[in-house]
Order: sequence, then C-alpha cells, then structure tokens
Amino acid sequence: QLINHVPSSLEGLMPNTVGNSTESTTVDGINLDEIKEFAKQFKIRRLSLGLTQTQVGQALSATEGPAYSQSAICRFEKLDITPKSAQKIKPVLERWMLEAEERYKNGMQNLTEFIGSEPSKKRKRRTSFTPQALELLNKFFERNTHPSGAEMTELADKLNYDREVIRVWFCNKRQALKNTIKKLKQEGP
Amino acid sequence: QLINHVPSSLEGLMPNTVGNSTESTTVDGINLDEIKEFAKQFKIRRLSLGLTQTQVGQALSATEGPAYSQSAICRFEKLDITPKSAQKIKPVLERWMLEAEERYKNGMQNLTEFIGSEPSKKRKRRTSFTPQALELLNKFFERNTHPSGAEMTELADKLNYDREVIRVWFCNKRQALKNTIKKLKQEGP
DNA sequence: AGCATAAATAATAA
DNA sequence: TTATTATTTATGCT
Repeated sequence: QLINHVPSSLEGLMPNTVGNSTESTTVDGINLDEIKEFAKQFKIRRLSLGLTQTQVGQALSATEGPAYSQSAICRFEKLDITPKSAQKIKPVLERWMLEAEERYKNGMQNLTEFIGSEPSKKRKRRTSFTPQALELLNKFFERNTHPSGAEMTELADKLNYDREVIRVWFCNKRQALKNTIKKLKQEGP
Repeated sequence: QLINHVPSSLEGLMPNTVGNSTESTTVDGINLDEIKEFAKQFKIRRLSLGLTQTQVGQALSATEGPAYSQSAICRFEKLDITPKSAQKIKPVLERWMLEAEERYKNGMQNLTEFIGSEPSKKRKRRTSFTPQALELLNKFFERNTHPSGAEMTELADKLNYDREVIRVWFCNKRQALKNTIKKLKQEGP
C-alpha cells in the first residue's frame, strides 16, 4: 500500500535498482516515478537550503494552506505513505519550496523571515555537569531509568539545572545503556 | 584565526552576507573563498549520497592516506579550523568524494563496499593513566615542562608506560597550559 | 496525520 | 581525538 517498501533512510537517495518493473509506475492514475523523483529532489533541495524537516513543517504551519508536521515531511521524503497522500502533499511542498528558494536567492534574511518565528535559533551551549550532580543522577538512574515528570522537575530543582537538560540527560543515558548491552551481546555467543 | 567566526550550523550553507569585504579572501596565500565554497558543496554532496560525517570519517580511515574522525569532518564543514588545516584536508576530501560519487553512479553496492570495509588501520587505544602516575607526571611538569629524552625514558620506565605515550602526555599538557593562560589573559584587563 | 520518544547524527567540552 | 551533550530524523501508537 505504501509507495516505498524498504524503510532504509538512504533508499530514497539511491539510484533505482535494476529490478524495478515498469508495471507499477502508476497506481490509481498516479505517476509513482514522478513522485519518487520529486521526493528525492525535495530532500536535496531542502538540505541545500540548510533546512531541517522541523523547520519546513513549522513554516508550513505558519503560511496559508495545509499544515504538516515534521513527521509528515519525514514520511513524505521516505515515501512511507500511500500514493494518494503523496499526491495530495506534493503540490503543497512544491509551491512552498519554490518560494523558499526564491527568498534564499535574495539573501538569508528573506529566507529566515519566511521560515518563521524562531529561525536563527542558536544552538544551546553544551552543559557540563558537576561530579556531584552526575553522582546523584547516576544513583537515580540505577533505580529508575524513566523518571516521571515530577521526579525530573525535582532533580532539576535540587541540582539547579534546567529541567530540559535533565530530561535529555536521561534520554542519552538510556541510549548509552542500550549500546553497552548490545556490545556485550555481540561479544557473547 | 579560524575561518568562520559564526558557529551556527546553517551559516555554511547560507549565501554570503553582503558585508564581506574582498580584502580577507586570501590568508597566507590560501584562497578562503574557494575553501568556503568547497566546504559548502562538500556537505551537500555528502548529503546527496546519503552519507553521515561518521561514515565519511570511517571510510577515510579505511582507505589510504590521512585519516579523519567524525569531529574533523564536522569542523571542516563548519570551517571551524585554521586556513592551514583546511588547506591540508581539502584535497583529501575532494579526492575521496570524487571516488565515492563515481561508485554511487555504478550502484549502491559499489558505494557501500567503499564505505563499509573494516578499518585496516587500527587506532591506538587511548591510554588511561593511574592516579599515581598522573601525580608523578604533574609533579615533574610543575618543575620542568620540557623534559629531556633521557628524563622521559626514565619516567616511562619508572611508570611502566610506553615512552611515546609519555612524550605525548607532555605535548598535550603544554598545550593545555597554553590554553589556560590564554583564557586567564582574556578575562583580565 | 500528529504526538511522544527512540534512534541516529551532529556539535562541542575535555 | 574522544567522550558526551544537543539536535534532527524516524517510528509506534492512537
């Protein structure tokens, strides 16, 4: 039912495999090849403008016409959607991208204006945790890897860090734990 | 000293601002504009192939010639490096990218082969010094930041580390001292 | 199709 | 450079 069967993130950018039969290029009167090509180019054009999926999604919400979330952009680029959906989104993205590129030519100012409310959001400085903070966080993590919202707020207050910073710390910590486990499994039989 | 002053991740992809004077396009006989343009295009070419900075770094380690880490690729793309460094890395990346694109044309198989081969050149494991060793090294460093060859050999033997490891430790330590002094001077008058 | 968040990737402190 | 934090992308659930 979905256009692309293989969920690899690279697939969309890779040359078409030889085995593609020409039978399936149209479904319900929709030209799939054309959509595939557009999706591939859309991603490259987006990256050329230095935009993230999130930014495109937010910009679409800010302008007139249908709004789409980051997830929707992601799914469109990967064509992890039905032909009918793709057909519906394509003209919206096409129109939007043309205007974005137009503004880009006239300088970054124009583009960032178009993109939206918080365009040049500067990356947050990397936090460095004190050994004392890390000790407490690690101790908590050993007992509970998924603290509740209230618990995170409490930790943030007690340690005097931003709550968001604490949240991200737990995200990353869980990932690190996962990786460790994966490695151990690879070594074992 | 670094090529790009603004650390925003988008900066490298944005059109040059109007205010750029033409005076600063060359430094030490190095054409900065050319490097800036190359870095910008390199990122787009990398993304068009669907490659990550990590993959490029690993692939470079696997092939002949100089090896660079993901961080090095990141810094090159952002031009968060000196003109001299950029000048040195540029031809390596250029040559590598041309081959990657060539293989891409011949199908994904060829590209993944090029990317994925196991690194032949294994990097030396990072040494971890015992607290006791560090104490002795630091004590020595306080008196003399440039030990003679004989002194280094003696230290290496006494602490049971590779002589090269000791030599590098002093290099890094001097570097760290330099940075500390620079920072203190900036803070003061 | 959006929300929440896991996974992947980029950026940066050490 | 490596280790770790921050951001972006992808996906399970509804």
